[in-house]
Amino acid sequence: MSMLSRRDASADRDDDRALPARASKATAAEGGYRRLHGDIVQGRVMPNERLVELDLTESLGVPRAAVRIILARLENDGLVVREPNRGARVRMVSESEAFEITRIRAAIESLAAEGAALHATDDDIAEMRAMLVQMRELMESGDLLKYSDVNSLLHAKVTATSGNQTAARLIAELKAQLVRFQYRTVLVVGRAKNSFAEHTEIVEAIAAHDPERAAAAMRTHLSHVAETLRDTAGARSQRAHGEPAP
Amino acid sequence: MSMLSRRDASADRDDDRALPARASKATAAEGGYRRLHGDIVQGRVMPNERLVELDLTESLGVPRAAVRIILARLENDGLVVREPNRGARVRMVSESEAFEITRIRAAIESLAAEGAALHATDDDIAEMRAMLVQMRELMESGDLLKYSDVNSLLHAKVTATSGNQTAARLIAELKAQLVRFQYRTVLVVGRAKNSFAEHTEIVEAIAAHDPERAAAAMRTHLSHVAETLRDTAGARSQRAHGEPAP
DNA sequence: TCTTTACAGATTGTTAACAATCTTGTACGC
DNA sequence: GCGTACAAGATTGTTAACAATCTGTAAAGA
Repeated sequence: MSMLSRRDASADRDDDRALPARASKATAAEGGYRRLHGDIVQGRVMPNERLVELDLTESLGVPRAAVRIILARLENDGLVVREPNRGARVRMVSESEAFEITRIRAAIESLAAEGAALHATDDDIAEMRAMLVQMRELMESGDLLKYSDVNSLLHAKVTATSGNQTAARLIAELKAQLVRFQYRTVLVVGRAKNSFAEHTEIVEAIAAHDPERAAAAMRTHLSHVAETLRDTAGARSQRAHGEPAP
Repeated sequence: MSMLSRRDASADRDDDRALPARASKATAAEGGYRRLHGDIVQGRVMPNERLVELDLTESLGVPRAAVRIILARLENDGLVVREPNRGARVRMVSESEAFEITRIRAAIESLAAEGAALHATDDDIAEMRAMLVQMRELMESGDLLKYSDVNSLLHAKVTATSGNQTAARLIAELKAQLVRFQYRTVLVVGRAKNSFAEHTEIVEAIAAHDPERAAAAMRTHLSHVAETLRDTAGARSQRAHGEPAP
């Protein structure tokens, strides 16, 4: 029955922060949408895995009509592919597509950084700096997975501070498609230190209320991420084509 | 019964080019989605107008279950707002939001221009230049509405040429939200001439296969559009607050 | 007169059964 | 042995009826 979350398996921390869903139905369907969204985004269901309506009816605990709505929305989010009369499956995003998406994210997020520099309050800035402190500690203790989590939170904070809701929505939508690659870039040797320096620069530019500088810093940061992504993709496919890993 | 299109009123030119829908169901729901999408985007249903499921069942000629799916997708597209147990209405996008959206569009579309400069074939370039010729003629003959249409087509062509499908999807999604403002910027006196010059520069940069220059040209162009949008918005709301039009 | 409550109509949310389509496995003919 | 035709099962698409919720109106009470 696959690894879909059940009604009763609600011990999962619900990791809501990246949901593109706007204020919406308290109705059965909404909860199911969030759950399945989370299941896909967090990799509990695999790319290309089939999503059979009757199974979802059980695992999500919602009627089939609601399941169909949920699948339609997820298709719209780019997380699911549907073919007429042939059902839905989790969409597989390729490495090259991940690269493209990251570049778009860079463009939007640098706009958000610009907005954040204009609108950040002292509290916002303090919060961001606190995150930087956390990140430094996690980096030094070598816990790169948690580092990456706080990293995500910092980006989310910047986006939220910008006050640009459309940007926030789009960034969340794009990020959701990238989970399969989420940890790959930070885990590259030596990348963490650069990453930390880049984030520091972003926060300092925002703290200085310098929009141009903040945008540039964000652009630089994410273009490095994109490059790392592309390079590791290349390495991977080469290895897959016969060249043994060193 | 409002101005929704009927089954039998199919004489409408269907203006498909901007649809964010991916390859999808030939099923009843898909057709209905496209039609309602078009009705909203082309202003045949007004912002804040209620969308009653039973009415749509009739006007779109699809069963109610399909209507509900359609509304969910449109909510996801940001074209419709739904409240639990209270139904759906066409979303009203504010002037300030339109400004925000245009800036995001600028960011993504300049990325697309960059891609277009890299990937454009001679045929692509010829097609773009042909559009420029058309635009010049329409401008000189003063038909600014048709000018604006070709304008849209040129942008779409650039996006398509970039080969970045995610960018194309997002741009279409954003543009769909802006129809209420579509013609406002070109109609501003003197704006058309600048607009034409800017488009020429974009196309020439692409023809020269110079990605940086193309991106910069697109950025410049759309930031002018955004500014015009913001300025006319200000003028309007001032007028609305009591100052009579000259 | 103003506020509150109760009801009726309208509308959305849910459910279950039915129809259409696709997939898979098997038997048959070549 | 190989490919095609057919039938059974699985799955999606459609339909219609029922239940829950909301809106607006009008009567009852202060």
